Amino acid sequence: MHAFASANGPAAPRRRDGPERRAQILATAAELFAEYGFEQTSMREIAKRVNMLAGSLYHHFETKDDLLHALIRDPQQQMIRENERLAALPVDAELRLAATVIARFHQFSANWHVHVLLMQEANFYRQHAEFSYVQSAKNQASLVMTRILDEGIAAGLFRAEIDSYLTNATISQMISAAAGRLRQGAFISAVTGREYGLAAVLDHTLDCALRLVRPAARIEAPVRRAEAERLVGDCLGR
Amino acid sequence: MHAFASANGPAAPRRRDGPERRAQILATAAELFAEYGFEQTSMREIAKRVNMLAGSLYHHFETKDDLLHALIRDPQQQMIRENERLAALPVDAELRLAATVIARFHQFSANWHVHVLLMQEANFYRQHAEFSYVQSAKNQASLVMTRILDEGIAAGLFRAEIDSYLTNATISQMISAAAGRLRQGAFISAVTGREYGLAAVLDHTLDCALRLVRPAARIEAPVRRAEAERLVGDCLGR
DNA sequence: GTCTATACAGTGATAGAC
DNA sequence: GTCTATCACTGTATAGAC
Repeated sequence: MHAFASANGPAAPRRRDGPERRAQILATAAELFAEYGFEQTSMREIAKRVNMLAGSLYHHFETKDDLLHALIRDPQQQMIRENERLAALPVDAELRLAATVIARFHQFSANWHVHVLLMQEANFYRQHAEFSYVQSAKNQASLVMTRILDEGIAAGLFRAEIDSYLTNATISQMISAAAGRLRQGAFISAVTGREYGLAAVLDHTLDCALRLVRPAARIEAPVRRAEAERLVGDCLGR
Repeated sequence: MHAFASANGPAAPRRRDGPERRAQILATAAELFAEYGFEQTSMREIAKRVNMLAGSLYHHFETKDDLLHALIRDPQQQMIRENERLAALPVDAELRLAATVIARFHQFSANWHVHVLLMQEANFYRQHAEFSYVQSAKNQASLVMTRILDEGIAAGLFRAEIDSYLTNATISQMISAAAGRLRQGAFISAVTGREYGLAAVLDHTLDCALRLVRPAARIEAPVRRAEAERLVGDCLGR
């Protein structure tokens, strides 16, 4: 009944050690935070899901806020860097805009919970100075996209009348909202019951974004999605 | 020093009575809920702002949830009814779509805090069965707008290729987001510092909405905002 | 690295005096 | 209609045994 491990070599660990435990806690926390909100999720609940007691979490993270920082800080920074790399590509503004939209969806589907957390806890970040970097990063992302829009206008690719700031706000919102609706990787109409996958939603979002910026003459031009996809893949190395 | 009120007639009330007190509590609660979130706002905090103690609130409202119900239930119902009235007007679908967008902004600016509450506490409503009517009402609103879109497509006013459900989701989100950014009745760009008033944001949103649905041939047609405004004014009696 | 036990502040809600 | 006082509970976080 009781099989013993061989005497040499490390014994099977009764309590999981090191970084993998930390990662497990982070993943669980991300899930709960995204589902119930940061402040509505208790340390006790997180602990229960990873089979430990609340007090033990404090061996891995100093405070609850720390846990949140650890979840969002790096992914958001990486997102900004990727956006900047795409914005600097030597292709026309429309292709860079398309690549940005696509990249955002990739980032989202690769790290679903964290990105939900970034958008839906905006109130919390605004009220806690230690999280002000979240808003700074969002402003930075706005700046990058605003510049793409302005360059597109200057090049005659986008309508001259658009207000790049309002348009950026609208498009960014559109992306976040569309991605946010993809809760379990799909999005089910509450009215018709029909289901929309990531590809369909991305397609629709991309189409909408271009429709907002294109001049009448180019409104029905092809979307060049495949080219933009390839650009994203090459530039971000995937 | 001590002036007495005349013996007849009601004495000056030392503690404010009746419905006005209730209204004051509701207004204060709406403000705090919108600013800090429903669950992050304590009954003690609400009480402090209206100069009473937490226990006394329970003379006016049975529970904290009750307070929230009292805030959102009627305004949301009214919003739906207004949307339905507008959708039934005997004018073309595009004008009805424009009127819907405009009405939504009116509703929002007339009752700022409540509408913020309706959009930003979606997680909470989803998790508490007693608030399921919030989602039902949103679905109802979706249905109304989806029908406008479908009728516009059938009439050849809108593009035949649009998916009315996804497009409705996008436009609704656009309206909510735009209105939500108008926190203090205006919206200040974090990048350029430039300020946008309600009129400018409404203008932009309306333009975007029409741009998403119009076929290429009518993409630059005039927006008929004045006509839509008048329609809203007449239909909703303002 | 995890557990036990606990400190301490804050929560929604109630009972009864005034 | 409001206040005082309090209950039962949950929250984050800590100290020290194992």
